[in-house]
Amino acid sequence: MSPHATPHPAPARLEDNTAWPVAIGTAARLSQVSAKMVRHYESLGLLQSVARTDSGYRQYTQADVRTLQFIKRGRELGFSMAEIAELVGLWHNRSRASASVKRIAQSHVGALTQRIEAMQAMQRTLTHLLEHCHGDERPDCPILDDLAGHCC
Amino acid sequence: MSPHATPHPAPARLEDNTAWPVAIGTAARLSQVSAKMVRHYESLGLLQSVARTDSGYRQYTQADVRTLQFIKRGRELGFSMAEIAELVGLWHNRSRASASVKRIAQSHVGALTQRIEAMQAMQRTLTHLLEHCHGDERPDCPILDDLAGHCC
DNA sequence: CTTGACCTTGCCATGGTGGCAAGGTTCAGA
DNA sequence: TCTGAACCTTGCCACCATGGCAAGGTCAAG
Repeated sequence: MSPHATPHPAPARLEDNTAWPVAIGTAARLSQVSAKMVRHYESLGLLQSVARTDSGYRQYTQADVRTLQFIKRGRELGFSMAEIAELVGLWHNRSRASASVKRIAQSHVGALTQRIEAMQAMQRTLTHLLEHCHGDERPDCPILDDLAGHCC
Repeated sequence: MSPHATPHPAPARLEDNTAWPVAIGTAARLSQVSAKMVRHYESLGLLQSVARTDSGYRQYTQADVRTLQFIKRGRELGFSMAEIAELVGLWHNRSRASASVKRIAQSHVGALTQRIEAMQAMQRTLTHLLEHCHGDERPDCPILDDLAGHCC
């Protein structure tokens, strides 16, 4: 749009010369989580007691940003928000048992396996149908035939 | 719950002695699509011009039920509603080109492949971490370490 | 006529994310 | 000191496919 290249000094590498605490935009950049989601995670109770300035701006500590990075990594590994909430709780609990973490992760791996297998089954069926579809301008098509007549 | 075994005569095998047209509950049973979803698909335009009785009850023809079965099969193969809308259109279009159908299916297979690969990557990482987590009452845990420290 | 199974519409919820709007704050530069 | 840009706030709507609930109308069998 306008000819200003970088409105902000840089993507702000972590805990460099950052002046803590920071506002939500900086926390978002540091954690690679959108400001919207940062607020959302707070509303879910994943960040306790976010401080505010007199004018109501949220203030994030280095610990808050690390929690956001933890959440982001959890999302990247496919954990649900409920699972991440549990994991954050365990992470902050010094007397946790690693067995609790392992149980959550194992259950997630099981769920992933099920979803992967379901999608692979779809893929096998579709691939098979695709092999038999000539894919030209003629109207006859085994894919439509399957969709139309599979069960009756 | 209550001691009545089958409130309805039976799962009503298809186009047996069915008296057409049928009400939504029967159409739902015949197509294995919930009545709620039958109405929803109509609102999306997938069933054109569903007839009504004087009292406002929807009336489904055999063709409608076949369309519902088509939709259900499409969902089972993982197509989105938008894709199914396209496929239904092609199905009802006698001058279609099978190439159009093939293109949709190929694109869907590609999307499935991507999602499967993403989930397999998660699974690989988690499986690797799980192998190194002793999973007992001690608090140290490589899974939490990964979540906490992966990026900094 | 009553009862129960059925139908209608409409609203709310899920989960995780994005977008927009209307308004307040902060800071730098003119 | 004023102004404008960039930032922050809250709140609402949207997605997608589905389920649930509520309040009310309809129909058929007893």
